[in-house]
Amino acid sequence: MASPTDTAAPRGRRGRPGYDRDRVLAVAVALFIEKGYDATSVSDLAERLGLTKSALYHHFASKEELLALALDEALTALEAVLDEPAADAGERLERVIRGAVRVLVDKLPEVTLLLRVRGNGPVERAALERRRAFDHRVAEVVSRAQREGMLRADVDAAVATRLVFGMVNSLTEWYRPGGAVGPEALAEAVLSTALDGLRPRRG
Amino acid sequence: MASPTDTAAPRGRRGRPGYDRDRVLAVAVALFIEKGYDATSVSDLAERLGLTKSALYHHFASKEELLALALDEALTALEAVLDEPAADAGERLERVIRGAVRVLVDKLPEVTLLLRVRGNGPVERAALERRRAFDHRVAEVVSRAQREGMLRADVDAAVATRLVFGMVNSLTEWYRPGGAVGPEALAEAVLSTALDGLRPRRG
DNA sequence: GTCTATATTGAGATAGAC
DNA sequence: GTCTATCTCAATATAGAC
Repeated sequence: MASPTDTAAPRGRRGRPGYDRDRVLAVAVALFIEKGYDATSVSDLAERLGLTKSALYHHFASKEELLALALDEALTALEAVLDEPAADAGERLERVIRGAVRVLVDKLPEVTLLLRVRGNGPVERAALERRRAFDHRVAEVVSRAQREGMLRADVDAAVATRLVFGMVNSLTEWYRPGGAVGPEALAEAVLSTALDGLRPRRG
Repeated sequence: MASPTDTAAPRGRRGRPGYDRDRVLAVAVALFIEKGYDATSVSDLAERLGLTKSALYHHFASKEELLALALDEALTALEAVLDEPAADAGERLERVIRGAVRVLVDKLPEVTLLLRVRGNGPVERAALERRRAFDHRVAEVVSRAQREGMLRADVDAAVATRLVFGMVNSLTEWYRPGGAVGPEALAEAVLSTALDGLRPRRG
């Protein structure tokens, strides 16, 4: 998040010194999401930045490098969520769901990109592998919560995991910062829907 | 679904008469899903079919035509779900959710493709437009169910719609025919999770 | 840090023989 | 219905001047 990689150029100082890696990356990720990674050419990106392709290749070795940086940011943030401690599996599950929503909101472009990766090329395959490991750890949390009685036993834990995280991940399709629904309300709606459902309670 | 377009070639008769449009289309859609539409070249498709590119262009005018046919099939099936009659908004919502799951299972490849469309080119834009109309009609159903008291009033109807259909649509990411979970159990799990949630009931 | 070239590869698509 | 051969264009990436 904070530091880019190493050669961060001064930004905003006197006039317009050109782009640095961070700014280029941010615009690149936005474009990748708009058109899809494969459909976005380096020319498209250069055009949006008001640069030439060659100027871009001064900042990055390849189009894939841009993708790799974005995916790594998303994955690192998600993995951190699983490292937060919790008292029991129930609390842990709640924290994981809240955490995933928070990361999704904080790093919406990067997470969106991650969720669209299909496994073309080494960068995408490595990201898929990391994501699979993450999903597996999440499924473990759900499974434990179920054994502790926090979750209904009549729905398969693996299915429940996928349904809940299907819900969470689908937020990338419509959540936009500054929209009607804020991050906290979002997490509440997701948790509340996942745990209690949409039917009105009788009691 | 049944009839392709018009010039359906005899299939399976004596020896190997080559491909017809349906068979080519099915393989194309599978490949589009594997690699992504943009990342799939006509050469890739020809190779998988054991044909040359030219042979393919005998069956189809363009790569986009293959995409258009697949998307139309998915959209037509989904739209039909909304035309089924129901007694009240509550029953209607349940039927829409079950119907969407059924279509997703029946036409998994085509629906998967539809959900990945980003709006590049006229074919994708037209499909997105149709999908938006579908989503809008679904939101209407949810909204009515809420007004009838079938759904909690403390979760925004638009948000609830998106969460539930985010859950449904995410099935394309993991549901596979012949897997551990069948179509009926799937629809039940979705409905049950969406309406009652995952927390165990007290009563 | 950005530019004008340009190298090179692969894309979608077509012509016309068999 | 399939093939070989080819057209045309756009893609990623590089060289080297300013």
